[in-house]
Amino acid sequence: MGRGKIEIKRIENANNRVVTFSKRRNGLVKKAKEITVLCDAKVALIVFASNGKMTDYCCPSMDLGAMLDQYQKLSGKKLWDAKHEIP
Amino acid sequence: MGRGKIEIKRIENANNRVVTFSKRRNGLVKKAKEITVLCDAKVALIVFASNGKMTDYCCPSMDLGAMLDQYQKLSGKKLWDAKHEIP
DNA sequence: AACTATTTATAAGA
DNA sequence: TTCTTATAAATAGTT
Repeated sequence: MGRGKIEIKRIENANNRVVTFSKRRNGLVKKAKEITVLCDAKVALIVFASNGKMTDYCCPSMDLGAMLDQYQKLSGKKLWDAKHEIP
Repeated sequence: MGRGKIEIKRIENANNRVVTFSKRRNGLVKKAKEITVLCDAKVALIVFASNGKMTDYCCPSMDLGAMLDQYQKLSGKKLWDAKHEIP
């Protein structure tokens, strides 16, 4: 990519890290949307920047809650329990 | 990409759709892993193929449950409620 | 599953 | 931060 190959390791310079995050987050969401349309896939994506700011994408055909129900069924992992009921 | 530009619309041929799904799902997961490492990002990704088969990725620094708790806080959307407590 | 011609993504620079 | 551009990476069509 760009001018010269890069290693996949933490970008130490904070400004470069933020700029790269912004570009790659946009690219990731774009790819998620594309595979959704091209392949009838269901995709959910949540991204938190190191500053805590969130970006998310969920395919139009299934809401995130339904995706997670399905995730639990297929993975056998439980994502929530009674503790979540008390805010 | 490849030999000629494509339109982003559903791939009608089922075989081509499956092949493209496989390639792009791999690419999407790779990009998710890269932004995690490069930018200290937290990423969760769930993908269902049209046949129902699931692929998922979650960054090592935060589990999916914690990501979803944070998602709810930041988005104000509630992903689950009491109905999930009764299997 | 491997191969390439192209397109696309993007790192660095302006 | 928005735009440009050289180059790496992804991938569509092919074998």
